Amino acid sequence: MPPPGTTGPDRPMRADARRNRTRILEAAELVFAEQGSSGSTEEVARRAGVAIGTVFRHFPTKDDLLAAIMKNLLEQLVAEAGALSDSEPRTALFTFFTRIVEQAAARKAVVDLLARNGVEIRLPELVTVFADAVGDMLRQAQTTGTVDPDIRLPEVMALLASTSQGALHGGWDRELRRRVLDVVFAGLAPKADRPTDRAR
Amino acid sequence: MPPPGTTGPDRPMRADARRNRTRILEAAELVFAEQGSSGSTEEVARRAGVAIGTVFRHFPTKDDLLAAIMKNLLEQLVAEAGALSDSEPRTALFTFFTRIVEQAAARKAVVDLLARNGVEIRLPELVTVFADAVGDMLRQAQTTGTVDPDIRLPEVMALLASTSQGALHGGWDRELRRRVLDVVFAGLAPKADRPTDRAR
Amino acid sequence: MPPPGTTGPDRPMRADARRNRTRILEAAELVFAEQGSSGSTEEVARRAGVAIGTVFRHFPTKDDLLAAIMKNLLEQLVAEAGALSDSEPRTALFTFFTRIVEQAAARKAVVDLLARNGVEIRLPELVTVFADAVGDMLRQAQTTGTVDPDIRLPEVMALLASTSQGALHGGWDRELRRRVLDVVFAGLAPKADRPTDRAR
Amino acid sequence: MPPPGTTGPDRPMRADARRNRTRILEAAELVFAEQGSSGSTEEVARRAGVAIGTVFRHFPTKDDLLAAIMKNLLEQLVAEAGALSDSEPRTALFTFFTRIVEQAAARKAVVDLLARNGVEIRLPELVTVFADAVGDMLRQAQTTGTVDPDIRLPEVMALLASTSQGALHGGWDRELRRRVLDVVFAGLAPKADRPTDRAR
DNA sequence: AATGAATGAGGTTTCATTCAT
DNA sequence: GATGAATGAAACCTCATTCAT
Repeated sequence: MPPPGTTGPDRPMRADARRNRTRILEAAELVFAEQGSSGSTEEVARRAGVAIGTVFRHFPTKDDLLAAIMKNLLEQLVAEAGALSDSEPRTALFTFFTRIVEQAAARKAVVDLLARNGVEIRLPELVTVFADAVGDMLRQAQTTGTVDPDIRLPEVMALLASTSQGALHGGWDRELRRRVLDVVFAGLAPKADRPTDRAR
Repeated sequence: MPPPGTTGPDRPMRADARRNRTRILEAAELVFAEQGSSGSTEEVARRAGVAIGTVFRHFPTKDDLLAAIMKNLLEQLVAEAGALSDSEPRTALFTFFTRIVEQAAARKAVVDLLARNGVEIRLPELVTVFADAVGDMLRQAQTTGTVDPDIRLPEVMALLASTSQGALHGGWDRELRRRVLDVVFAGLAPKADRPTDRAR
Repeated sequence: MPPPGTTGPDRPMRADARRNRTRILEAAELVFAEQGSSGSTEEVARRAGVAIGTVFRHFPTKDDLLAAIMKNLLEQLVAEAGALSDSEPRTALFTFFTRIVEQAAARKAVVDLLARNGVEIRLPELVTVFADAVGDMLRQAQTTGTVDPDIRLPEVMALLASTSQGALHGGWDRELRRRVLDVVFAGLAPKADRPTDRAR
Repeated sequence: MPPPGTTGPDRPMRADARRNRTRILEAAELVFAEQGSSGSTEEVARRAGVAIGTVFRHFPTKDDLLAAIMKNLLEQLVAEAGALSDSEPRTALFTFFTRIVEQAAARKAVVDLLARNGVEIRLPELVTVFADAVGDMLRQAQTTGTVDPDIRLPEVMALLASTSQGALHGGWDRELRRRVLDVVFAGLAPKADRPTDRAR
């Protein structure tokens, strides 16, 4: 967000440029969804209807392109997380979790990147924002007694990433997704819910 | 005519050939561990200290090489599974699960393949054998009341693959691994009578 | 939006691209002439003074390159055939035949391909056009009594291909070419009235 | 042919060695017949049932192998030529010519080599012997008035090679072969056979 | 002599990236 | 800013030939 009143030297981006940027991102999401992160930059350009040079003007590196896609995805997810927290606070976390895993199959290579080191250490802010959103839902769920208070964010994030990946590459069907998530959610549930004494 | 009892009909593979095969596999495991399954065959050859042609004599295709590594790994795992079932039947499944996830970090791209479609339709027998071994442990764990009887093999396999992948690409440290697995194991525990006997 | 009347919808190919395409074709003709159709694409690139990638941008496959060369040749030949039919209708066939055989020595691997199956099922239209042109000349020659009416196009084409190949790979000198063609032309002459008019 | 009584130092070749040599040649003839002269040496070894090293012990170079095959063929042809001259002197040349062209289809890459420069300048003696045999038949045919006296050996050899090549690569069927050879033989026939006056 | 493993140059092809137009 | 041709470093793979066994 540029400081207001400073729009001078770095132009706000021409209309066509912005339009191209968008089309490239859309095309890239498609291509990488289909072919994994090894899809070619040329293919992205072709589908976006621009020349290869234009892709590189907007994203100097293939990794930049991948990072941008991920940024997009994360932003959407954060938005969804916010909406959920407002409407169904108790199970917001579980609903969100489920939704991500279900969508994984449709966003192939993006989730792929999420878990990898492909997009090196960049956009950490974004990831933080996302983690914060999930953290909020976690806290809420613990407050309302839906999740055990001992659970911490890192393992939730880790499980989220793992199961997304799994659903993605493993091609889990509806039922398997359900059964896997049942296990995970049961594991997150308060220990109090369970009979009682946890020997040792 | 060779002296009887000296050389069988299907020659057992020359000493240097066997040595090279081993070195190539070791090198490949390293290379793919570091660079993912996109590491180059040339690099493998270089590290193995052989010429590129030698790699291709042993593994006519890059995929053959990847498949061989995976075969190796699965064989080891099956062996470990067998040993575990004998020595500590109650918690064999959990111990095994834990071990795999822990080792994942050290065997990068192999686990990578396990979850992917990289090595296409090959070594399905091996995978079956592996799944069977896990299935045995699951049944055992359910018999002894360590795992809920409603749990079925597919979700166990799915969770195994997911968490291995996660540990691998996410770079989980010792503690995170512990916490994630605690959640999973809690989720697998019997619902009615969970507290009773969770080994240790 | 380009000024109207300046750049048509399907751009006419950039100057450097056209230049390179030409140079590649020329280089390829040379290389394949010298080394047969097994000459390497790299060598073609080197002689054309372009990078290897440029060759593949213009001709995605080695076969495409070979096909392009052949297309070039056939087009020239068809043009020549047309011109000949107009100017010296009686002996157009013989003159054309002679010319092809003579040039064969200079266009090595192209003629090579003509007779082979190398360039698989491509440019069949071109070949048809060529055969048609020869067919026209044959009919003309038969009408004017230069060639026996029993002769049919297939054997003419076959003899054309054979002798071109022969001249090419056998390295026939001027005189040998003359003597071989004399035999062939004598064989094509009318049986009843052969002596009448054998041009020259 | 070693001078008699000199068999000492260079051993006469062990029985198995001779057997292998033969099998390699047979295999090579098959392989090169099917795949052209680009068939691989390994394939030859495989079909001969020997190891690759054995092939190279007998023929230090791929070209040596090709040359040996050609030598074989030429020897056969010379023998056939001799037999023919004895039995049907008038048309020995035409019969021989026809036979070669017909067999071409079955001896692919060998004829291929015959016309090419592949097997560099080697086995020239053999070729000479072969040419001599054809020369004998030509002279005979001219003596008996079957071939025009102006015809010389070079063009006969050239036509022989060309049409063999043509039949080989062009895949001529029985009829086309017949029609082409009819033209050639007509072209070789005595000019006297034809009406008479060669006006102009 | 035979074996077959090893070599390594070379072949075709892909693709991220640069740069003239 | 956009275009798309050019670049050139790999990548995977083949195969004639050498050499230890």
